[in-house]
Amino acid sequence: MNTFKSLPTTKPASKAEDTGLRILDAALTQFRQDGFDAATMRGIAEKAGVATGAAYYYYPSKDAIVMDFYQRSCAKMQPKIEVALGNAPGLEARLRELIRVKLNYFAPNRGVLRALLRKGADPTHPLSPFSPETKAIRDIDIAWFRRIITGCGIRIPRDLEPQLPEVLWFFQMGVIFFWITDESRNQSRTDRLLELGPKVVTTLIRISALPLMRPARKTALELIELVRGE
Amino acid sequence: MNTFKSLPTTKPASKAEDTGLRILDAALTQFRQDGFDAATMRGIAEKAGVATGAAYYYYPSKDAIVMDFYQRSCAKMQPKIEVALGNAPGLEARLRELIRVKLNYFAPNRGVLRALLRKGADPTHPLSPFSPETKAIRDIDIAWFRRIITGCGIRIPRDLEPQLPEVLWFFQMGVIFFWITDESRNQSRTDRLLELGPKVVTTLIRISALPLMRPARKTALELIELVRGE
DNA sequence: ATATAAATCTGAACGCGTTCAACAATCTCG
DNA sequence: CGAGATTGTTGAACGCGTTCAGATTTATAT
Repeated sequence: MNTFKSLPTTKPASKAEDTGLRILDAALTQFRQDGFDAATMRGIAEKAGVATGAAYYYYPSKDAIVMDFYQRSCAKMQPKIEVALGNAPGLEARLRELIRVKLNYFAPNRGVLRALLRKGADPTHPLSPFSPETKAIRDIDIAWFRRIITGCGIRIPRDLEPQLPEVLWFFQMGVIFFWITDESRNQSRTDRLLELGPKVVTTLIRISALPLMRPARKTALELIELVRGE
Repeated sequence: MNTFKSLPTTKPASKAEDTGLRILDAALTQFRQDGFDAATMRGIAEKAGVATGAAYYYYPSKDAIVMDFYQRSCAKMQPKIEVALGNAPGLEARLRELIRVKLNYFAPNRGVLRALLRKGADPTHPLSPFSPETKAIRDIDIAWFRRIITGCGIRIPRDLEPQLPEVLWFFQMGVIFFWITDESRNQSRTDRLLELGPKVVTTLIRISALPLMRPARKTALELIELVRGE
C-alpha cells in the first residue's frame, strides 16, 4: 500500500517498537484528555489499533505506562537541567531553577504526574518516588543536588554535607507535590512557593552553620539519618 | 427462635444498626487478616451474613468503611489523649505523648491505617487527611496541638503562635506516615523517631524565638501561610 | 387489621484492570 | 526453501468495586 514504507523518516523503527510507542502515545493522550482513572486500557488499546491484551505485552500494567513516561521524561530532562544550572548563580537560584525546569517540563502532563504521585504515599508501590523501582531515577536526581551544593557561595557544615543532597531532593518532592495539587490560576501559588521555598532552605542552611547551632544541628542530623534509613 | 431476642445486653440496638456494625466488624477483621486490597466486598458481606449489595446500603464504598473506622477511632481516642497530656510536662513531652497515644491506639489496625494514608497523597480523595471530608477530625486534632502549646514552658513568638498548631499537626502526620511504613522490628525506628522528632521540633521553636532569627522567621512564616492555603 | 409508605435487603449486571490459552506473524538456521 | 523457535496479537474470561431494579421486611396511619 504505502510506497514509502521503507523510507525511514527518523528511525527505522521495528514494527514491534512502533506498536509499543503507539500504545504509549495513545495512553498519554487519553490520560491528558480524561485523566488517569477515567482512561481505560480498552480505550487505549483501541486508539492504538490493537486488541486489549496487546497492551499487556508491552506494559505489565496501566501503572507501568506512567512509569515509562516518567523514566523517559527524566532522561529527556537532563540536558535542560544542565543548561538551567549554568545560568544560575548561588545555591538559592540553582535550587529554584532545577525545580523550575522539572515543573515546566511536566506542565503539559500535570495530570499524569498526579496519577503517579497519588501512589507515592505507599513506598511499597512501584510507582512511589521512594520505591526500589524508581531508585535509578532518584539517584540521578539526587546527584544534581549534590552538584548544586558544591561550589555554591555558602559554607556547608561538614557533617551536614553528605545528607544535604537527599534532604534537598525531599524538599523538591514537596514542591512537586504542592504543584500537582495547586488549583490556583496558572498555579500562581507554586510560583510563590518557588520564590519562598529555596530562600527559606538556603537561610536554614546558613543558620545551621552558625557555631551556636552545633548542638541543635547534631540532633537534627540524627533525625535525618534515622528517616533516611539505617 | 431466640428467646432472649428482647433482652438488651448492652444496647437495644435496632436490627439495622446491628447489621451495619456487623458489616463494619467483618470488614475490619478481613482488613486486618488479608490487608485492605485483598479483602473483598463480597467476602465482607458474606462474613456479615448479608448479600453483596447490602454493604452498599450502609457504606457508599469500600473506602467509606475505613473512613468510619477512622472517625470512630478518633472519637474513642479523645479521653485517652486527655489522660496522657495530664501526665506530661513541657512541650516536648506533651508532643511525644499525644502522638504516642494515637500510635498505640491504631497499632492493632496499622494495616487499615496504611490503606487510609495510601490515598493521602491526593487531597482530592475523600480519605485524604487533607480532604474536606476529614476536616472535622482534623480540626479536633489541631485543637489538641493548640492546647499543647498554651502554658508549656516555652515562649512562642507571637507571629508563630497562630500557625504552630497546624504545623505540629503536620509533623504528627509525618510521624504517622513513617510509622505505617516502618518495617523495623517492633517498629523500633518509630520509637527512635518519637525520641528525636519532638526534641528537634521543640529546639527549632526555641531557636525561632531568638531575636536574631526574626527575619528568617518572618520568611518561614510566609512560606507556612502559603502552604496552608489562602 | 389492613393499606400504604418507608426502610432494608437481594443478586444479577456493568465496566474496570488483568490474565491466558490459542493463534498468527516473523525470524533462524539447516 | 521450510521446519521449528521466537515474537507478537487476539478476544474471551476472571475477579474486583459498584449499581440498581425489584423483592422483602418493618413502621405508620387509618
